[in-house]
Amino acid sequence: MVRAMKTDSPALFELPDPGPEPARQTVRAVPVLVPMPAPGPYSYTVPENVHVVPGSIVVVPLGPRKVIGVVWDERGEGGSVDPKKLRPIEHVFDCPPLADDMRVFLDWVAAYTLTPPGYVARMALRAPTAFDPEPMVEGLRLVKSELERMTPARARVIELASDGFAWTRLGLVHAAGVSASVVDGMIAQGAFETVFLPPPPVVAPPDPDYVADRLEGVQKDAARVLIKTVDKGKFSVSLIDGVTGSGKTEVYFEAVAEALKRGKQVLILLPEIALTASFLERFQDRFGSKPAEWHSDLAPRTREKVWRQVVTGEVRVVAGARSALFLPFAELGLIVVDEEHDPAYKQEDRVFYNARDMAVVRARIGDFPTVLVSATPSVESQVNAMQGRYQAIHLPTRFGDAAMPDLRLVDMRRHAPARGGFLSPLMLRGVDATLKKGEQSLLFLNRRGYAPLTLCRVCGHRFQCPQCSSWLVEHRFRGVIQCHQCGYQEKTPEACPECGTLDHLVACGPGVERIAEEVVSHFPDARTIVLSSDMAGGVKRLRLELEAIAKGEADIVIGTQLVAKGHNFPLMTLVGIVDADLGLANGDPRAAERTFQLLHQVTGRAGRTGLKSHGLIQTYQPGHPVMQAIVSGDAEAFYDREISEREKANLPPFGRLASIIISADDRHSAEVHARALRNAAPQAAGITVLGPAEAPLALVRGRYRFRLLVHGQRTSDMQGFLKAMLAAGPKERGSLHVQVDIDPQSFL
DNA sequence: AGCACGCCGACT
DNA sequence: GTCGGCGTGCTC
Repeated sequence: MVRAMKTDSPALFELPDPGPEPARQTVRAVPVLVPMPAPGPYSYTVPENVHVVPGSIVVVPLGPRKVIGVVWDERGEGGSVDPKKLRPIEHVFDCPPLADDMRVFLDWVAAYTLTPPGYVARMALRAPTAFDPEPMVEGLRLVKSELERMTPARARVIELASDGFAWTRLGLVHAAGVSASVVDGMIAQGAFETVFLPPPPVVAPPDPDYVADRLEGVQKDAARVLIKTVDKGKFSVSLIDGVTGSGKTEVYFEAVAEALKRGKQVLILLPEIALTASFLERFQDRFGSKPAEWHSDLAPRTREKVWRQVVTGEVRVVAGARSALFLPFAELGLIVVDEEHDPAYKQEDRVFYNARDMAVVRARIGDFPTVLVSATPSVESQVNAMQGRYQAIHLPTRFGDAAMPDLRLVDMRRHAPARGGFLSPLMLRGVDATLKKGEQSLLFLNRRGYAPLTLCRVCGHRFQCPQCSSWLVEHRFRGVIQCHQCGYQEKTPEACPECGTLDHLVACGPGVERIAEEVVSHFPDARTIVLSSDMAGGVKRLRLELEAIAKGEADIVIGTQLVAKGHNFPLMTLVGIVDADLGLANGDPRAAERTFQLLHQVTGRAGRTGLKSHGLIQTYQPGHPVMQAIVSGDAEAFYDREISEREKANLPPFGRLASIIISADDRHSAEVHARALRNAAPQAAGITVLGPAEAPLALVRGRYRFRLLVHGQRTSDMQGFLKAMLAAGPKERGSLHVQVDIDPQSFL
């Protein structure tokens, strides 16, 4: 045996002499992740002449059916499966394998969220027939311009097609403005040869230099910092924190341009609702073409094309909702998370994750930069910026002539509304003045329907959901009472189901519909509209209404949460918050933060043009830090205070917050689990269960849910604890879900 | 997650 | 006498 005398790698000394290559008798078996809740991949044999590598997308038999799986990485111990059980891989798709980074990422997410890896992998494969190449498109190339019967229509076609390029049949028909039969006739006479063209791209490639250098001042400085960061091409997280209207989007577009110039693909994550036509247009204004879109209601064909072209690298920029994070990019080099504080980034079924956090993880694994963007960053991100883990980029002022609205608190104890009403005289006066100026008012109340609770004045019966424990919300426009947790609904009864008394049902508290009623009674001649997600006519109607409002076709808009996002109403000069306290008392450790973010966003809807604008905020707690921060505009003070409070109470991001979600058909079974887990928790050191007062057992879409607040220094400890606790809990398959909801940057 | 197997109630 | 409910268990 010859020993190496000199080597860079000490490990070489330890390698035994391999000897002559042994004849490969054993059939090769590889691990394959399959879409089921197994703790790891299954093994399959690889038939002769079949080539697979880790990441290959395959079809394998699983029990009686065929499923799509991904060849995974060879594991250390090697599963001890009976070799007789092994079945062969059935088919390998003609598709680039999932990149190493992607596999590491999927494994990481599975471990972090305590989800079976097969489920996580399935999220990356959500494009059923995209795994084989798109079929070639049939094209026509002109080979003979002399035809026996020449007509003006034929001449036009020939003129176009004699450019030497191949045309699609329909393309030629449209461009020449002739009927299809003209082209068909020419085909029959042998004017064209058929050629096969690569399928057209879903979007034209973006041009990073399409428009350059429109930025000025602070924006330009911020863009310069970002460009430098992207140019380094290394992992980093930047947090752009800029008020509404400060040009954040234009600034991060420069980072996108830089990544494109470096030959990288870019992912822009947006909360689903912010993926609007206006965003796509802004992108097009900067890059000359639209980004590819990715969200839940893409047409299946488009979805497949986008998936395929992302994996082949043909699509360079994707703007997508949270699920876009699991697209298998070929060469991803930048992720932007816009509205990074938005709770819509949390997925709370099947795989529980926060796309903002997972974006940071994906960037870490792929070693490329991430940019988080928000006017009101999450406390987690703010802390990371303060501690220097994130690069902070601050855009303090509005761009151009847009001024911040003049905000004022309305102390409801002193300016009480009329009996039976919810709008203070000050608010009504504000609306009146705005009406007289011919400008628009927005009244915001984050509660759908007419009234959140209905009761019988005679016997005190309260309408409760028969499926869960929450109150039924009256929707007077639709004539139903509905559960906002599970969707249960019935016709609004006229008589009390308990005592049978007619006409003695009384609505308690306001919803947007009730506010509309009050507004109409005060301003019968104003054009009033209610906007809420349950609006008749769906998303299409909603979009039309939003456009109409922007054009000034309404005087008073009464809306829920959805008016807070994205849309610009140039004539909106009064924003009234009907109940600023709503949501402060619900026991969510993030209640104050959420309220601050929401109020900031809603009041930011006003005054985006040069018009002088106002905000009136109705509250019973004018001294509350959130109210103070909103009126003073001093966000920094709010964050400072919130951060120190959180630190004291060991709340996120200082404590480690986890939700355990328990689902069972019957309430009793769920309660048994809940109790068992709650009792088990305090036995381990450093674990606190938030009591019912702070985080009550709640029913969310038929699932019992409660939260554990886990105090610990290292996430891995917490992970281990949760795993052990789940294993020790009462066995009931598939009924427990764990959402680990912590700041991943703290342990990268 | 699917899907089959298996064991008890109301039907052509 | 069968069709069909969903409880239990397995899938390399």
